[in-house]
Amino acid sequence: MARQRLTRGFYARDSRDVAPQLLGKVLVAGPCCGRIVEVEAYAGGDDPGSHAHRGPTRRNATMFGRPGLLYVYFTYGMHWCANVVTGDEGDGQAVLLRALAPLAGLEVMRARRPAARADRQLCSGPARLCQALGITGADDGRDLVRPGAGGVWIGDDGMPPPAEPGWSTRIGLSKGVEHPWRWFVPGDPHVSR
DNA sequence: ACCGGGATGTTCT
DNA sequence: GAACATCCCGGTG
Repeated sequence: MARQRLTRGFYARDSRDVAPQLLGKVLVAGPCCGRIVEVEAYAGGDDPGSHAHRGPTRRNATMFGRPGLLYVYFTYGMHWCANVVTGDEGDGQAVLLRALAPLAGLEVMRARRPAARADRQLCSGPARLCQALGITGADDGRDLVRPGAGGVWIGDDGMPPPAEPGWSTRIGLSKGVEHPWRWFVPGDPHVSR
């Protein structure tokens, strides 16, 4: 089946609805792509674990934009992480992409991630997948629905999301830890941790 | 296998 | 000055 780009309507819902539906979809970045196997939902201002919790700032401005935008942020002094904006403009909702199963461009990924000792570690973490796919702050604010040249986008190749996705609380947070808003493909070896 | 610590810099209190 | 949606490496068992 041909790969079809997701439309804005796909993203224009609550992040906790969109997140599990993204499992099985394909993230494309130039010559590299991978199947999404792990995600986390970040809700709007009422979610204390979300960057949106304290309202718009220069850093999180993209989060409050249109659904279907790519929100990329810098953390721990060296890592980039990629999210998809969901909901309505102004909500500040997003889904963090946490792990991919690499599908194409493996040679490029290996060159970008010399620390990966096995292919299963190429994209098994939010910062790892950005490194492997070459996603940086320069990609913040990209429109995944209507990408420009050198496109980053998300497609559907017919793989359905798991009927019963695995779930847990979110990883690495100090606030909002109680919400079970992480989803993953059960048994997939590329899921982080 | 598990555990501890260092890297590194932007953002916000 | 502290926190941070992380990762990697080197120790020990």
